[in-house]
Amino acid sequence: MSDKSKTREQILDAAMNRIKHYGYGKTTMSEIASDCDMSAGNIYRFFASKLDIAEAMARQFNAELYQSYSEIARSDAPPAQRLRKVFHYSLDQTFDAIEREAKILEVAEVLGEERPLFMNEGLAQERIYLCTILEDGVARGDFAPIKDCNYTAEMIQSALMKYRFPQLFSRLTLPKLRRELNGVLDIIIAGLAKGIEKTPEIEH
Amino acid sequence: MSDKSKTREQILDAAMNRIKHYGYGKTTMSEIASDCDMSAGNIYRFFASKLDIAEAMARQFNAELYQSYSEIARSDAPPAQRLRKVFHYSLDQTFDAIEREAKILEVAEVLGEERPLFMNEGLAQERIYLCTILEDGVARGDFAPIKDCNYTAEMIQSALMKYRFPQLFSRLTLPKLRRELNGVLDIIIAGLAKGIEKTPEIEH
DNA sequence: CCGCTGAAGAATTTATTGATCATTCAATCG
DNA sequence: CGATTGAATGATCAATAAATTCTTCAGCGG
Repeated sequence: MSDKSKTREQILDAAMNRIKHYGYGKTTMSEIASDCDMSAGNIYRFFASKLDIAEAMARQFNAELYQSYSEIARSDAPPAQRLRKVFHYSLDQTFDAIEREAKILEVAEVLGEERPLFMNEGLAQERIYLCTILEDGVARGDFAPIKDCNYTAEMIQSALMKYRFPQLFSRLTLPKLRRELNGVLDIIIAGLAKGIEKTPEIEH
Repeated sequence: MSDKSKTREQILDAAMNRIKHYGYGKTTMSEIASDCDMSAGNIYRFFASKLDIAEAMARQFNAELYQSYSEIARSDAPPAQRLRKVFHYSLDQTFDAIEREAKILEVAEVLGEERPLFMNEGLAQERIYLCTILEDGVARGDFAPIKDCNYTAEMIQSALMKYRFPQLFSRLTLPKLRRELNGVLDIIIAGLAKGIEKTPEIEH
């Protein structure tokens, strides 16, 4: 069984090298296969489809992000600062990755289109770390009490969506994105400190 | 000269009817022209290009929005509520317009791609109304003092970007969008009440 | 048997060609 | 002489055919 996962890794590795360089669309299953000295058909014993290879790529990228999120969330810095660090780290890592290998953006686009549930999964995972920070902030008295941490985390994610795949939503430079992200975080953190009053939706 | 602007309006009107129904790409200059009983070439005496027709369409749509923004901004409702109304109104109007005439989304896409400066112009205009509300909020004591209203308005716009052309950024239903918008606004308004402390960017 | 191949089929992509389109401008009209 | 046309032009688009590509699976080989 370790043999099987070794091969899987090899395929994923070969695929990543090609996709990062040539893009998802321009990388074929037989190219990946021949890089691994096997037939294209054989790949399907390890991945159900080409899309699943892209998903595995993203999963690996996310795993590294989550590792850092976890460390940031556990640190003893002030909660507000941890919140900042999580989102700045995400922005920097994603921006740099796409800057270095522009074709990664294509993977994000394809997955956003074809695997929306996978994207949601990532957001849900991120929220776990955000909740840790939020709850800790409440415990320390930095933030006012929060009724539903997961809901609040969701709203924070919504407000910061623009900075998730920055090159997908704007053409701003990294410094400008960082400036904006910081400004929006200023508002959010002030709001958390004050305490959020849920307002019923206005009619019109 | 009134003759000239009458013709311009006629062209714009014909173009809007066709574009709303068939989309920007599927509407040709000669179709618009023949709707107005003139040659395609003649349109160019009134519009510099096809893109300028799309821009004029959007300008008209925006003008109606701004009219409402202005009324909302001037009203004597609590500033927080006025802020909510502006963004909910924008969301509802834009969502409905695209729901009714799906092809309007294409116009937004084309303009976003080809006329980014026009989009910025619209944001700048919107900020004027936001600043009115913010300043009034500060004067009334509902919001803490704000150093740079335009900057704060810019950050609020950034946080609410997702709700500007909702169908462009997600596939959420209107109720879900409204729920999210309201939640993000809750945070922003709490932040404004508390007072925003500008934090220097974190290093990494 | 298990793991793998390579041929086969369905779907997609590319290449190529012809048609259409946006735009310009010299010629015409009123 | 200003307003308008319609032909000319280069760019973009549509259509089709050819080639690739993803995916499956019957069968081979260890």
